[in-house]
Amino acid sequence: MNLSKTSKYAFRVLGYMAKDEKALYSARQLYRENNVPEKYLRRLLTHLSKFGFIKSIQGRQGGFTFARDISKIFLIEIVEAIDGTESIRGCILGYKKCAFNFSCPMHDIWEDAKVHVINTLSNTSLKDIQNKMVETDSFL
Amino acid sequence: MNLSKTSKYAFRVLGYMAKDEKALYSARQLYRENNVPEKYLRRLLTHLSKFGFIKSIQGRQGGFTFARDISKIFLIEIVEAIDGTESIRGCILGYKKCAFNFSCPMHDIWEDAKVHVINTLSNTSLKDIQNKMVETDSFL
DNA sequence: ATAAAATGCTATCAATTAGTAGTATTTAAC
DNA sequence: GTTAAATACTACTAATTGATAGCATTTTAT
Repeated sequence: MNLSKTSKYAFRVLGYMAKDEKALYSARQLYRENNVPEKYLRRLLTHLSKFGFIKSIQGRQGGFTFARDISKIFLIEIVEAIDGTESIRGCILGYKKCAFNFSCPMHDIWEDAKVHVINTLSNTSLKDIQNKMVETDSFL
Repeated sequence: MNLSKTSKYAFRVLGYMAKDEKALYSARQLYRENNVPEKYLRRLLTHLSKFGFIKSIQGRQGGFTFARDISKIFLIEIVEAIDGTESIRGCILGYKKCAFNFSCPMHDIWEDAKVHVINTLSNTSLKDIQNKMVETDSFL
């Protein structure tokens, strides 16, 4: 059960972009408004482009905009693209084969909570959080 | 939502020890049976002693045994001792003040899943997983 | 007493993840 | 065509986390 800082950054930025889903955002606006280090975000944005969540428009007046319908971009896709599938779905004890051939001692107890998390992330799209954005300064 | 590798190691070892809750285990037996690097586990064991989960008995014929009733050692205590309280309870976007003065855009959607995880970890003691242990080799 | 078998401590190394710097490339305005 | 404003790329640095090494200390068996 792991959510890297990078995934958190992605959530912040994509959530922010979802507010106006058709708009074109410059990297500058995105790192300023979401408290993500500039260069780190720039790299993350090109990754998110390669993953197909957003697309970049180069050159003067360029920026980033969604590449797909945001009602079809689910949070779990974002985490899995960045942190890998094991990060969320993996065994709580870190055993590779757990739930495949065998179950670890904590498997049953953990399964239920894990499924709940996976379902939440799988059923929530960027569209679902579209109108929940607040002033980001509030969170500093 | 974070569970470090170290916490996973702690779960493995404490879960293993719970099988025979009154027994005295040597570090040697513990790292062999639970696939945790020797030196790393030794350090972890002294941490777990300082946290009060287990106690160490020094000298020849020494080892580790539980310091408290295992029906009162809940999984969440273990994670929080090792990874800190924010690791599980923190904001999904990583904002410090979220849920204090303000809520982040994903707060509501995430809250439910998070509470589920926290409840599972808070309500599960080492006693609860006592008889679920299997051969550890199975997970390699 | 001494040796053996255990834990304790501290410093260091390695791997992973997060963050930065600098330059190249693309495109539109003029 | 030149400049300005944007993204793209690559190599490097820093911070965190995981792992190791080596020696010190404690206690029991002999």
